[in-house]
Amino acid sequence: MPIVTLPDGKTKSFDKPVSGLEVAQSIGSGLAKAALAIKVNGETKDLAHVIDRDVSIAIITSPKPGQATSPEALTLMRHSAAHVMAEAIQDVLGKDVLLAYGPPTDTGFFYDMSIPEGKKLSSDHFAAINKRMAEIIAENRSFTRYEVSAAEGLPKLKSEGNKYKTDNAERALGMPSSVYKSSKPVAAPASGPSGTQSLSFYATGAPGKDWEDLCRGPHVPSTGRIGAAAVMSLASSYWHGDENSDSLTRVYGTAFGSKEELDAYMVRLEQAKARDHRVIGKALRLFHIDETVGQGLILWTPNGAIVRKELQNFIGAELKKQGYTEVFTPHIGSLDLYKTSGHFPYYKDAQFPPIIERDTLDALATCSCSEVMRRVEGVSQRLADGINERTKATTIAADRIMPDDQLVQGFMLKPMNCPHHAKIFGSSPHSYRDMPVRLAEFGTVYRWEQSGELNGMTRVRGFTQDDAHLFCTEDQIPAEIQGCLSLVKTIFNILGMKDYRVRVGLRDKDSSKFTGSPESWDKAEAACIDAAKSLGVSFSQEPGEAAFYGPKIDFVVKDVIGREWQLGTVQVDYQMGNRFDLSYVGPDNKPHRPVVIHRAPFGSMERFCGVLIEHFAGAFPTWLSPEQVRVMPISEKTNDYAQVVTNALRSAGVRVKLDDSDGRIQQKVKVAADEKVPYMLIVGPRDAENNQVSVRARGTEKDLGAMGLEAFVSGIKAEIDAKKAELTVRP
RNA sequence: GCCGCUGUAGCUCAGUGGUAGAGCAGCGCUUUUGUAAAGCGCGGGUCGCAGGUUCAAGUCCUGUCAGCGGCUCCA
Repeated sequence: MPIVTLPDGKTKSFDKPVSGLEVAQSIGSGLAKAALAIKVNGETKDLAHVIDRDVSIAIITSPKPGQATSPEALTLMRHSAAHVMAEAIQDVLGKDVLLAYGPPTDTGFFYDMSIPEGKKLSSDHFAAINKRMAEIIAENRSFTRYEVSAAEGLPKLKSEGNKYKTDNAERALGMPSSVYKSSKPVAAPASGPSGTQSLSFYATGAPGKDWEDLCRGPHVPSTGRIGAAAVMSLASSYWHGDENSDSLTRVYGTAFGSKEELDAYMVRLEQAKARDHRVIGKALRLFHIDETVGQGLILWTPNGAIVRKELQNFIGAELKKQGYTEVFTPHIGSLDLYKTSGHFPYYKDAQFPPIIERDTLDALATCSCSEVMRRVEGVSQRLADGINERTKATTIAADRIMPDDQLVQGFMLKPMNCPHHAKIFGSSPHSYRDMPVRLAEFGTVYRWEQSGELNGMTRVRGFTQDDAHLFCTEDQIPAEIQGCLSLVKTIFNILGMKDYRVRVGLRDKDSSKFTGSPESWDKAEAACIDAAKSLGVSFSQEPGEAAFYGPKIDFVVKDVIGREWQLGTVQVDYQMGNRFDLSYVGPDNKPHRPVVIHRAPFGSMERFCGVLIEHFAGAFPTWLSPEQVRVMPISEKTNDYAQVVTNALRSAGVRVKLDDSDGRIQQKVKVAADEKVPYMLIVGPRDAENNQVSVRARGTEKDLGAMGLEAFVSGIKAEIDAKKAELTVRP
């Protein structure tokens, strides 16, 4: 008979199998009332789940009034709310809406569904759906689980004509899908581990009478236990995430333990919008995107250019300390360069199309499209032989080799800087004594991102990487990776960015996609993991996420609405040396292949500045602020002295503006505060007389008092030079 | 690229098929001000673009471009 161990270590024994609810009741009636589900040996189960053996349990409860809902309770409520929303949508739009898949997420839940042709779900339906959801919640119908055998359940689903649910069931049963056909491998079952022998359904109420859904569960006991839920937005998705498969409508919703929490969430979303880099970027005139210039192409306005330039100067100074040398390379390169590196044509969908010489273009006018592509993508015999020999494989297939007179010459806007840097390394001989060679460049690259993916400064089509390539010997890899990470650490510390995540991409040992010797990989992976550990932040090891040419470390941050963006990256590359036939002379007087480390600690200036704008909500530390000081005379009478103050700051190298507009001081303060200027210097007759300035710092709501002009200048200079995060100058 | 939403003055936004509006910003005048918006006045628009329906279109329809949220992808 079951003995149940509670989280505090106490045990309770029962003389017959008991449900989760009965266990809760045996502890207390209040607990039973609040109970939503039960955790059995760490696995969440329905409250009705029957315990018939010795287990350890924990009870998941609704929040007490005024308290936050626990993450486990939120997941249960959201999963349950997904059922309620699906029922509501079918009530509003019709039963012929086919449901596919509806899981909880970090911020709520979604349900993917197929809307029948001729019908349309739009946000106009949200009010009706929300109303119906509230009704279902008010009805407080119980979530009733029942299980049927595969032999019974599958025909039931098939007879209902929903291929998506049939597919879910087949995958849950570990069977090959009879309805999903694709070249893509089938993803892991969405509804549970494969190999179960029965299928579970949940009726929202009574089985056979009320609405029901194939579902693994678990759920809250009844709809009334969902605190508050709302439908949020619409999107499209693909069945199995496969763009060649059916397009589904994804309906997003969210649920919380109480109406108050839901309302607070909505307020937070609203507030986040005010911190959005696109909003701040416009208000503070940091950057502009012009339709006529082109989608995803950033115009850095003077204010934004200052922020970027300061960052670049900062990185440049750090790189100098680490022994980097700077190079400059053009924005385009010949097609042959990218055929050598291997980037063309394999990544052609992500690149701007080739730039073809005028005469060649005229000559091609009579060719068919496929012939043009064949000639553009073709490779000369000489180039192919060289690459195949160096990579010791048929890297360039025979059918891509073409006679020289048919090959189309042309250029590409560079999608990355490495081929150019490889050519610089290869342009002169290197001794092992010179290694590593560290070539750095703020290199601008262009990538053809899908239009729907573009996003302010964080996802663009032209961007400048804080790029560098380290050409080193295999023994130097660990120290070089370590050096890259210490640079990242320095930069993030100065900027006060602590909320980032580190991903270490390792190879999938079962895959042949990864080139190079296993020994080299093991060493490089160990070096990456060691370096990541030294950062002192949490990091995850992700097998299979390495590039095919080597392991990598990525830095990921979240934006104001919770989306993750990859910033910096450090990648080890064993391929590039072969591709470009790079070498250095070793102590044995023989040529050796260098390993290349690609690294961009900020990722790109565009994305990093976008993230930084949100990080500071536009209130940059003084050293980064486009305008560091604003001088504001009380009236025209002190304009002359204000000009003296302004000149003193300007000649000290401080970015200062004089507001001698014909307004009252209250208005000048308001405007400067809105523009997030770090220091306001208010000067009136009193100040002019004593050669002083009255200081007001951003973020403080009052006059801090007066100080001597010279003391202020030297104070702010010190603050800027030290790149202080806080405003420190005080009278 | 896909689904949904949005597009009106420099910015934020109103605008029943019937004469294009407000606030802020800009310019001019008055005011000479001591710490989060002084007053008055004046300019400013192919209502994203292209078609269509209509006596009449910012408003309705079709197409298209761009932005937003999500999906897919991300060397």
